[in-house]
Amino acid sequence: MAFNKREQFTAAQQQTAAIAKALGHPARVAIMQLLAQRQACVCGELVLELPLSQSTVSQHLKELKAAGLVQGEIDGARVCYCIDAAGWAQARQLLGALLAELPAAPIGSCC
Amino acid sequence: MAFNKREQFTAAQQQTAAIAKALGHPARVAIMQLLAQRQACVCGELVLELPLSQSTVSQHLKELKAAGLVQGEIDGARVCYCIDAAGWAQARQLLGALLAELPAAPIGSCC
DNA sequence: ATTTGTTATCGTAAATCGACGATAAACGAA
DNA sequence: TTCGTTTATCGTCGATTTACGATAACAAAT
Repeated sequence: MAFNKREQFTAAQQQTAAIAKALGHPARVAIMQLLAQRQACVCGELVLELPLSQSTVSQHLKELKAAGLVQGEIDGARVCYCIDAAGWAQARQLLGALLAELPAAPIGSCC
Repeated sequence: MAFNKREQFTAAQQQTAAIAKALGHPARVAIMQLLAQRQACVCGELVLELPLSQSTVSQHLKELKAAGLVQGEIDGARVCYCIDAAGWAQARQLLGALLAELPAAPIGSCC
């Protein structure tokens, strides 16, 4: 963006958007699901499960880590990733709050 | 992206990611909240509430509309936006499913 | 010490995003 | 018709994203 106007929004809005952005790619959704199902944990396993190259997967993991959703522990030569409990708890709270704010049923009849 | 590999993922993963991506900007989170609170509905009102230019707001609305989250009805010279009930219902379902898939508590002790 | 296997990072390229001003389009009112 | 208001679109710019191969970094094994 030319100028970053993000600071004009509330912290909650920025945090919610950051979480949503981190989940805004199918590969990252898939990674989170794989980690939750525990069908994969080590980076190399994730690479096998995903139709992406190793470097690309590594980048997606980096983004998820930056968003606080994922955590990596070095296990010898490999790295074992798992969902970051605290970060995901906050993500749940933020997304849950958004779902609560925007109910399923239409509210009125402005339109 | 150089090559689009999105079609390698499941439809649900792609849809979830698309919803998340649409919500992946503070302005769009704010717009959804404003529409839900019904403090704004007409495009011009949203512009007044947001620290962005009219054209930028219009683009964000376009993205939300493309994601099926928002709906615009022409009301004379102005356009009245509201949350798309069906689209948002699906978004709720997809995000809810993701939250259900990834529980709050850590599942095991891989890491 | 060398090799092998695993992961992160670098460099690169194309595509998309986010923002804006300017302009077009569409409507209501005068 | 003309004017003012409202919204969408166009064109543009720089920043970011997504992807990949190549390479570096590092641990374990030979």
